[in-house]
Amino acid sequence: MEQRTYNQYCATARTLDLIGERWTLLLVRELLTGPKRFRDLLANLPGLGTGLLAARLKHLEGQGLIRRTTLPPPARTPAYDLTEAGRELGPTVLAMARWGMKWAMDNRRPAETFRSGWAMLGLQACFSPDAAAGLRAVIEFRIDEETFHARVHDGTVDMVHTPAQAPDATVTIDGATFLSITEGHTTLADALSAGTATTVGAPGLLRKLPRLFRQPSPVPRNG
Amino acid sequence: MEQRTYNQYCATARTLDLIGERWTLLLVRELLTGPKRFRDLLANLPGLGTGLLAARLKHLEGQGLIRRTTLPPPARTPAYDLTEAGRELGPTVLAMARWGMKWAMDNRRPAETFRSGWAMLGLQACFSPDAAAGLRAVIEFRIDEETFHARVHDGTVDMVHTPAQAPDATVTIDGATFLSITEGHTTLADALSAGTATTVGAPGLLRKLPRLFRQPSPVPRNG
DNA sequence: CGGCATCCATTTTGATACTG
DNA sequence: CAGTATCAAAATGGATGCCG
Repeated sequence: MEQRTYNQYCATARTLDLIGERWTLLLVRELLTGPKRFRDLLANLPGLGTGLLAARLKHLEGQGLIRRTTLPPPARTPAYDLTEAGRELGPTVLAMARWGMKWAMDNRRPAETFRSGWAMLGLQACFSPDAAAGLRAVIEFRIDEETFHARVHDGTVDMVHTPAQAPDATVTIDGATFLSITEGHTTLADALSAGTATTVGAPGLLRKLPRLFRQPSPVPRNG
Repeated sequence: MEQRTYNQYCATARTLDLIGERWTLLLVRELLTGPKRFRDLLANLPGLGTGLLAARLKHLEGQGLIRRTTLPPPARTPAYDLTEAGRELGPTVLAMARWGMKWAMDNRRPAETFRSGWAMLGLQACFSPDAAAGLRAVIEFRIDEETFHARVHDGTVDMVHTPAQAPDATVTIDGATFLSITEGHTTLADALSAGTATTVGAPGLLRKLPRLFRQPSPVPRNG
């Protein structure tokens, strides 16, 4: 059961030895927005079985990329969280997300699942540091039952899968509309007019949103 | 024979559907410094068989990430090159390289192979745009039989596996010394004193080198 | 709920032999 | 040299069943 390795003294190959197996980087993606429980991971990774998930978690824990924790009260239930090393895989995952948004996001296929969290990470991936220079704000997003918040500070952004304590603005959208926006079939502005989305908070901040998160126009491959 | 997919409407998952299979990203790594022939790819990817290499190349070509070309005269031999979409995977590979340099490059294991090209890509990964602001220069590196050159311009760098036409500086190192520098056992300065490395060209530019490519101090995982 | 263990069908891989 | 063809070993996935 010795683990497979590329046996290359190369930073990229060494990294792939650790996170290159199937499902591993998607597991990291799930944890980038905060600790998750076993069953939530399972629910967001359709096709992954309990056995393989347990194996991957154990491997990543052994390599020091994740850590078993207990959720704070009142939950008090076991969960998995990224270590500092694991969290620093964020730039790698976001680089992939940026590439994918540009080159791989053609029309959604019917069999494909969708989770709002994935799109929130996509939002983080198209964050524009320039447009956020000097800005400090917390923006909450509510999509159906899921609540996220983005912390913008010093030209960077964090995306967390929890409610904010004191958001400067809150965006509320129903799931179907959010998917439609993600697919590019409609826009936030249209959804606001139609009443399927609502915003609360500083108007100046809300007006900046489209510039803070500037979606790239997809380029078809095979050209 | 339909290809395996995560079936997620998510930019990261879609990207992994395309480049997440074993060897694929290392193949991209090889091509990032310029077109390569079948046998050279094979030689730099020990453990990969001809069949799998052919399959990967075909898949990537079908997905529009690489392209079959013919090397310019006098070579005139078939080779593989990245398309624009493929080349834009550079940031993803370099993000992994940066992570690996910090978190995964402990002592070289005896079984591990080493290629100077991998370390040259590592050099590119720790390029500092700030230190290169306003600088425009071409630096050639000669390690044993291999010649690379870095083109620095507008705070960016390109690394190419060919000689430069008119380098502003040239660094010549023998392979063993270069490996030793990569491992951190010695430094370029020491190698210059010892005579195992030599430099030619603008002294001002050569003095800037350590700042242009600033290696991160590795942090042990499992802490 | 949060896992681990087991069995089995299917894919993927790695290594080698072979061909134009 | 640039691949194809072939086959054995390993990884994956899906289903279950078990235990604390």
